[in-house]
Amino acid sequence: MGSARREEILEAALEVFAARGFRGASIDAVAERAGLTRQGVLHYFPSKKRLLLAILELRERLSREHLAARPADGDWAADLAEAVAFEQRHPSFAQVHSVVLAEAVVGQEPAAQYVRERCRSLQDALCGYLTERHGERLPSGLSAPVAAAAVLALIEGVHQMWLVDPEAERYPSIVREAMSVLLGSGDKDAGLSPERR
Amino acid sequence: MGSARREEILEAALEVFAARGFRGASIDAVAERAGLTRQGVLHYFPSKKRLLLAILELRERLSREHLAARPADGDWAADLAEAVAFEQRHPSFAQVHSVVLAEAVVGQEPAAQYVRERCRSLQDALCGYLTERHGERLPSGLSAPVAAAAVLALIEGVHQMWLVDPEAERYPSIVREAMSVLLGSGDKDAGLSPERR
DNA sequence: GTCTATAATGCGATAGAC
DNA sequence: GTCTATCGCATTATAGAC
Repeated sequence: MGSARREEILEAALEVFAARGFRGASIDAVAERAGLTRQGVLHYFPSKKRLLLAILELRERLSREHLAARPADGDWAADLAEAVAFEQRHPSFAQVHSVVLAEAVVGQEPAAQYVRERCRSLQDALCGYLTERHGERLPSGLSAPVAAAAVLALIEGVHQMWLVDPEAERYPSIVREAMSVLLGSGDKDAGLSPERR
Repeated sequence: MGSARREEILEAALEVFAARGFRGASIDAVAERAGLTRQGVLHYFPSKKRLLLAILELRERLSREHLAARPADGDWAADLAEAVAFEQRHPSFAQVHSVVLAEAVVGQEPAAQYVRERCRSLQDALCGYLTERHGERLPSGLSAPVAAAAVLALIEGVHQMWLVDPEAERYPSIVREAMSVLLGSGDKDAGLSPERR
């Protein structure tokens, strides 16, 4: 199950899928990078789809672990900004996310359901958090559902913008500042952090 | 050049590329939809890449024409919201945009340069407009470059969110409201419209 | 202009030896 | 567990007839 070989293959696959997308990536390319043959890869992951799903799980696990390791100072806006910065320090994650999301748009890809559910649950979690904290309407004047959608859209958009045209230092602060405005003044004392990307 | 056949092929290709992405789409599928064979398509467009570029040009042309047809009431925020709504009424455009953008992320696709330049020029145009109108700092407290990037990211993110999880009526108003907050209070009297998507 | 025919490649997956 | 060999399929693109 957790053999070292498996991990090596997963890491190689992360790079390849990030660099070429799901359709563009070939098992051969993954195998070559991992130092074995296509059939060796297929021994661990019975199909290309299963390989992709394993990558998505890995990405989510590592991302969660990273955020869990931060001090829980409750600065929720800063946490989200850090999540964005984290992905920028690990471009493969960001690229896999972006490419998979786009292929989910197309609808018939293996990860379509995964992406859809994730989008829903993130909005729900954030909306619930905002409602609990501020009631129906935030200091900025936006309603909680609108603000939740706007914040997540902002993050997603910044994400892609960065991938297309990287200026590393710029984007995390854009997220932080814009989010602060979207939620409203004096949000820096926000409470517990909700589930996140 | 502007033969009717060519237009038919372009329209068919728009649908197919939108539905399956660049890599996922085959010339055969385009040909079938247009009512001829693969070779017939290749007669008009010498390669798959050229076909994609032609689609991007078509999309941009139609989008511009639509916006130009609106009354220039100067409500710039409403214009941008309308641009989003327009794409939602023409899902193929939105999907082609999304898919091509993702494949541009991968970097080696034919449209990579196109997307990169577009991202830059849109930010510059919007930033310039905001600066001219409000100076370095907007009523919301954001600087012009940050606000420009945030607004465009928001639009891009909403775009994709909608593609993944459509609730048609919701998103245009999210764009309008969030943008209004990002720019600052009383932005409804904005001046001329800059170039847009 | 549009077709048939074909070349040439690349891919995912399976079967079976070691 | 990893390999060789192979099947079967889909794809882009070209050559040339009509």
